[in-house]
Amino acid sequence: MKEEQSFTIKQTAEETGITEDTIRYYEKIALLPRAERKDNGHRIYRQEGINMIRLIACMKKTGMPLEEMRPFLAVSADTDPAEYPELVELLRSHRKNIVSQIASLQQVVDFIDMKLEEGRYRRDCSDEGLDGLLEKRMGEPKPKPVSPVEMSYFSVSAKAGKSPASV
Amino acid sequence: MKEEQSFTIKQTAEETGITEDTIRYYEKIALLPRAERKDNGHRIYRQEGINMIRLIACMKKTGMPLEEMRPFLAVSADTDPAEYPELVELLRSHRKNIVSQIASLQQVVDFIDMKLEEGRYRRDCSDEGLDGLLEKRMGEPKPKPVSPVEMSYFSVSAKAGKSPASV
DNA sequence: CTATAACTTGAAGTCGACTCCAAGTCAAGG
DNA sequence: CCTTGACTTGGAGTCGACTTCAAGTTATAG
Repeated sequence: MKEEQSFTIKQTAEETGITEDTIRYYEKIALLPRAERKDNGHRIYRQEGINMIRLIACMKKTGMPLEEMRPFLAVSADTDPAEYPELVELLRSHRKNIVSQIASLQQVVDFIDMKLEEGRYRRDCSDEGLDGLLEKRMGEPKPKPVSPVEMSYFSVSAKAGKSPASV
Repeated sequence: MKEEQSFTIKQTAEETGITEDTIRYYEKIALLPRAERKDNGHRIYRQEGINMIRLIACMKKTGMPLEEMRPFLAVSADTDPAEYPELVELLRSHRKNIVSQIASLQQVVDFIDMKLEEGRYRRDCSDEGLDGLLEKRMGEPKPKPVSPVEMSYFSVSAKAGKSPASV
C-alpha cells in the first residue's frame, strides 16, 4: 500500500541504460504506452514502466526489431496471453526463434573457442576437430539439405604457409 | 587433391540464405574478400568462401553489426589468432558479449515461459513466481546497483480486472 | 528578476544495412 | 543475327532506429 515511487525520464534512462531521447521515441512510435504526466507535462515512470523498458533493452540486445517486440510488450503490459490464442501462438513461435538464436550464438562461441584453442595448441593436432559442430541449416529461406557439411566456418584444413606437417 | 568444386553467386546465395545483392554488398564494403572471378568476370566461390558467408549469417542472426564481424572474419580467413595478441583479446571480449547475449535471450525465453505458464494456471497461484529470475544489470552503460530487483519485467502483481482472489 | 536546469514538442538529419535500378558484357539457343 | 539469362558495375533509393535541433514551458536558486 505504499505510495509507489515514481521516476523522471532522466532517472528512468539511467536506470535502464536507454537514453531519454530513445524512451521518448519509443513512446512516439507507441512501443511504450503514453507515459503519465505530472501537471507540468513531465513524464513519470513507475516500476512497471521501467520493467517494460528493461524488457525492450533485453530484446534489443538480441537484435530483435522493435516491431517484433510489440506482442511481448502487450503481454507484459496487461494482456493475459491465455485469452488470446493467437498471441499464445505468436509467443511460442517467437520462443522457437529465440531458442534457435541461442543456438547460433552458441555456435559463434564454439567458433571462438575453437580458434582460441587452435592457437593454444599451435594448430597441428589435426585439421578438423569439430565436424558436426555447426549443423548448418539454421536459415529458413531455402530448405536446402546442404549436404554432409564438414563445416566449421572456414575449413581449417588447406592452410599453406606454416608447415602443416602434410600438404 | 580433388578439383575443389566452385559455386556461382546464385548457388552461393541459395546455399547460405544470403541474397546475391547482399553478398556483393559485403564484398563492396570489404567484409568479404574480393571473390575470384572467371574469365568473364563472374564471381566464383569455394567452400571456404561459403563458410565465411555462413559465419556472417550466423552472427547477423544474433544482431551483431557488420563492423564487429570483421575480426572474426579475419580469424576465419587465414589469420592465426595466437599470433595477434590483441586479436585474441578481442575474441575473448566478444565471447563475453555473446555469452551475456545468450543470457539475455534466455531471460526472454523464461519470460515467455512464465507468461505461458501463467496463462495455463489461470494466474492466481501467487503473483511473484520468479523473483530473482532476471538479475537485471545486463547493461554496461551505467554501473548502477539497481537494488534488490524484484523484477520479472512487468510485476505480475497489481492487475485490476479479473478478480485476483485478493486485491 | 533573471538565469539555469529539466523537461516538453515536432521536425529534420544521420547511419547502417540493405535493395533496387540502369546500363553493359558474355554464352548459348533458335 | 537477335534474344534470353546469368552475370557485371556504380549509384541511387529505402527503411529502421535513432539522434539532433529549435523553440517553448515551468521550477528553483541567486
